[in-house]
Amino acid sequence: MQTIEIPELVRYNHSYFCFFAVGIAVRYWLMKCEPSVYSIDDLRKDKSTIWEGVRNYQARNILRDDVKLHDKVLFYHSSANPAGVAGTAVVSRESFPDPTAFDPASQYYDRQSSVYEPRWFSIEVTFVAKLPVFVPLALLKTTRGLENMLVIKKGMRLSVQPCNAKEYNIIVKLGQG
DNA sequence: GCCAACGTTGGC
DNA sequence: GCCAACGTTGGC
Repeated sequence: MQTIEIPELVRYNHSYFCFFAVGIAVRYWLMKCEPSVYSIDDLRKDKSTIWEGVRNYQARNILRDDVKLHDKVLFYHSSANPAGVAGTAVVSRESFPDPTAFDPASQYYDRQSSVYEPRWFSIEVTFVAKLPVFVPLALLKTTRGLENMLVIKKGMRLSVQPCNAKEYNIIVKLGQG
C-alpha cells in the first residue's frame, strides 16, 4: 500500500485543512497491554514489536482496517497497579496476519485461522518515549478534555481504542509532569 | 435467533 | 483475589 505523507498539511491548525485531511491524516490510538506480559520498558528495549495475540473481533477489525502507518499510539498499562498510560509509540507496519495464530506452540494459537484465510491481524509499533511521569487512569478520569475517552468509560474493555490529537497531547503533557 | 452458561478482561 | 461487565459459544 502506498503511503501519503502530509506533515505540512497537518501542521496547519485550520478547520479547512483539518477537514480536507480527514482520511489521510495521522490517527491516534490507545493500546492496552498488561505490563506483566509486555511493558513500555520492554518496548524501549526492543525498539519495535509486533502487536500480537488480539483475539477480539472489534479490536481485530480496527487493527486490520483502521490502524495506519505513522499513526500515534498511547501505550496503556492495563491490569496494573495502577493502570494508566506509560508511554508513546508509532505504527511502523500496517496490518498483516497475526503469526501467533498459526503457531501451535503459541498461547494465541487458533487452528481456525489459516494462512489462506487469516482470522487475526497484527500491526507493528515502534517505541517513541516513556512518559517521565506515569499517567494513571484516575487522573485521566478527572482531567478536563478527556471526558470522551473510551478508556475511562465503565465496562470498556476494547484493547485498541481510537482517540484524537487533543486527547493525545493532553496526556503527553500530563506525562511531562 | 434466543439466551444461558461459560470464559475473559480489567479495575480495585 | 474479587467480581462486574462484556464477549463468545452452543443447545434448542
